[in-house]
Amino acid sequence: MPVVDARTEELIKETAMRIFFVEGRLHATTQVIAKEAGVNRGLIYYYFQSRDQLFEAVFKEASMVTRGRLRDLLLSNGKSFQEKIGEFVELTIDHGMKYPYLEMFLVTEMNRDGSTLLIPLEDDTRKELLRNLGKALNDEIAKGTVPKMSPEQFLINVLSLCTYPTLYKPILQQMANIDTPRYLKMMEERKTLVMKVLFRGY
Amino acid sequence: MPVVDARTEELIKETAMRIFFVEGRLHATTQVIAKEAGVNRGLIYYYFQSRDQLFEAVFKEASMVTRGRLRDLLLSNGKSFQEKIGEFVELTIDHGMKYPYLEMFLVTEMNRDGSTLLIPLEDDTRKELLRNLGKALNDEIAKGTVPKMSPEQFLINVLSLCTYPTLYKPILQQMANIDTPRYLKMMEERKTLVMKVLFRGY
Amino acid sequence: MPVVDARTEELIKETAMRIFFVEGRLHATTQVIAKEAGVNRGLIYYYFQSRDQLFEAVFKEASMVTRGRLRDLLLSNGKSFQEKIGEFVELTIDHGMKYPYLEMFLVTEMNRDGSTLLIPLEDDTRKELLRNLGKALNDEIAKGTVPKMSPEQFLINVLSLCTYPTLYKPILQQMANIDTPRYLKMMEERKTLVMKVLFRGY
Amino acid sequence: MPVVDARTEELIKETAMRIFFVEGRLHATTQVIAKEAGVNRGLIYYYFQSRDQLFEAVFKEASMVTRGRLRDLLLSNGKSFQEKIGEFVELTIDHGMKYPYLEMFLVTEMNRDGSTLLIPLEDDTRKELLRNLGKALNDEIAKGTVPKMSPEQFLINVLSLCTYPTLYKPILQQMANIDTPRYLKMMEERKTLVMKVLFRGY
DNA sequence: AATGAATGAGGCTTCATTCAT
DNA sequence: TATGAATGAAGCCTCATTCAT
Repeated sequence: MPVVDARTEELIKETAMRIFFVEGRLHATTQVIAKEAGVNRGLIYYYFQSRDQLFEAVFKEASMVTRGRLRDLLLSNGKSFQEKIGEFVELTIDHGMKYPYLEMFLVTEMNRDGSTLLIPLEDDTRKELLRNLGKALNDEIAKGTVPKMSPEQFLINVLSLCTYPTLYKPILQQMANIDTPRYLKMMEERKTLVMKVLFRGY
Repeated sequence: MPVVDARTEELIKETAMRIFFVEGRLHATTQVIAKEAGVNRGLIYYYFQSRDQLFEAVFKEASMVTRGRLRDLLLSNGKSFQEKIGEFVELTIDHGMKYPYLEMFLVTEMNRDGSTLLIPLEDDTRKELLRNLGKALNDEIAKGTVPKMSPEQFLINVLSLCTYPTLYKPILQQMANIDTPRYLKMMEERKTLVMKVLFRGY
Repeated sequence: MPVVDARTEELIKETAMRIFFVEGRLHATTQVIAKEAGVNRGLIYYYFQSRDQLFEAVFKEASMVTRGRLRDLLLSNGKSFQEKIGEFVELTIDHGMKYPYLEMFLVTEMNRDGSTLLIPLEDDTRKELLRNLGKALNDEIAKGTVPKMSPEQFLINVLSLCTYPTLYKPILQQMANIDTPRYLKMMEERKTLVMKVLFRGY
Repeated sequence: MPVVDARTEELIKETAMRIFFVEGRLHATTQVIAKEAGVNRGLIYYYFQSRDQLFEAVFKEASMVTRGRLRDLLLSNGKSFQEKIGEFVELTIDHGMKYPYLEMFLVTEMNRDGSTLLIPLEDDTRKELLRNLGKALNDEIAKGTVPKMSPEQFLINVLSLCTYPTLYKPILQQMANIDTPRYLKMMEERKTLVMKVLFRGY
């Protein structure tokens, strides 16, 4: 008997979100997704047309926050550079803890030919971001708080220090024999720590 | 033409290595691997029993260097801490450029239930490593070259600063509009840069 | 906009008629039929119980004219044999132009085991028709206007000369590079031409 | 246990040929085809990549004879027009009896958008054929053996008189209560009869 | 060693149909 | 009447794997 429920679409999306990006089962079958959502498999196609489109919908929803973040933050006014980066670090670590596998999918997907999921930044936006970043960065370099480096290298440092730990959570846990509560505590500590590594005298 | 040659096994392994860990096609079928190696598909099973075992063989071979590195380096004598880390950074960046997708697989694999590929370090070894690291790190902290942090956090910093860029090569290239030669140059620069970020006054 | 209208049933039937027998999309899904009719898919089942029964209803409606034609014409009085056949030819060609794919479905359907759509003529009717036809035909043969042949063969000739062109319209258009207006003109010409082929001296 | 047999591909093709074009089950599933051929379903994909390609292979093989026939015959020398048409009629009726459903598929297929199965005649070939036909036909018209008509109409007459009966075999059998042996006899008779209908005084 | 053929499990998707509202 | 949601039975296809030669 059909369970008529207007929230089914949302339920499927949330279940898929968890399976894909929280638990990292990127290759979960529609069968499995339907079962864990407690719905008929056909409904996935009813609402999303194909597995790929479900994946895309979920991915886009999970990415949206991240997409706007860099831009909003870096272009915002009234905050110092270090404040901006501090917020960015915090947001990125939190987001990474929420969806640990989103980054991994991003990496895999970027290497697929003809990927349509990742719409690149427009050239103008990208250039403006790097220009702004470069200016602020040079000030820091002049002050001696950051060693001399290009904006690109700085960006890599920020992202790697924030993203890597979520990606490698299981490995870290095993290597350092850390349980989940302690892992979460470490991640909280990292928010400040990363800033200290990035900016001398922070 | 049949490849009547004792090196067929090696040929398969090398081809798989390239496909899996250099080109990142972690889900390449046996069909494809056999074709690109120019051998019959059955031979994969003749030599490796299953796709999984081929994967494992290739993975182990590619990992072996890395596996021993941490241990060898950190336990070695006659080098200062910064020298040791410096070498480690160099090795890690080079290895990551050679097999960009090895790390990605590691991440994916670590999250599979019942993974048998990654044999954890023995408890004693792990503890000794962290103890040694901790001691040297505390000296640096005392000297003011490194902000106060646990050995685990320091390790995460080292690995993330070295590994992330190989994982995100395509994204970086697109975001910063970098071509391959420039990317390679940036990676070379990173070897020193990472040290400067890790150690103030490097 | 919902179509709140007692003519919904008729609308579905007309749309299906067009889709099935005018455009030849004999395998159109209920989805498509509903969409093109602008109604909800469930209504098809409300009015027709199943896709098959919709098809049957439409088929029967389209066939009805044809069904009675042979009988009415051949049993009618006050017309000569050639006049009767002439009218039959005209009706058949016109009907074929109206529903080009009705004939094709007939062919397909006849070969399905357990087809219930095509109710065979009663034996008595069939025999009487053939007897009447045979008598008139023999008169023509005696007059030398028709070569010696059985009534069955004559019937096949009539039907094939009238029906085939509608069935093969696209092929004819491509083979002979004929556009639709010219095709229609040719079909008009055929009405006389077929008679000339059937009856020498017509 | 695998039944290694070099003729499996041929077996599949022959079975499909029978199912599709002799028995008219144009929508038979790969399941059914495999079962009737006594092979594993996967083999269909091993040899033919997809159901469509199997269909195409079978269709092309069955069509090849027909494709060349019109051309070869009509362009051949040393035969009178009536002889040529006589042979063509004979070949067409025989071919139609062999693959009764080939014609039906052709009809269906011609109406599919983007059909790639039916490669149209080249324009030059088509024009030459019609020109040759027109010339010979005009001679016959002048002699009074054929009523005045265009080459296209003549072609339609030939094809319809030969093809229709195979298409309508089941209907004819039911309508006229004819069993198979008698049907075959009628088809044999038709070879001459069609010529008599086409050419007065044949 | 090497190969082409064969197998079977499972994945994605479509679609007629049913149901609650 | 009308609708959107839900169901389940197929159908197509891929792929790791096995086997006879």
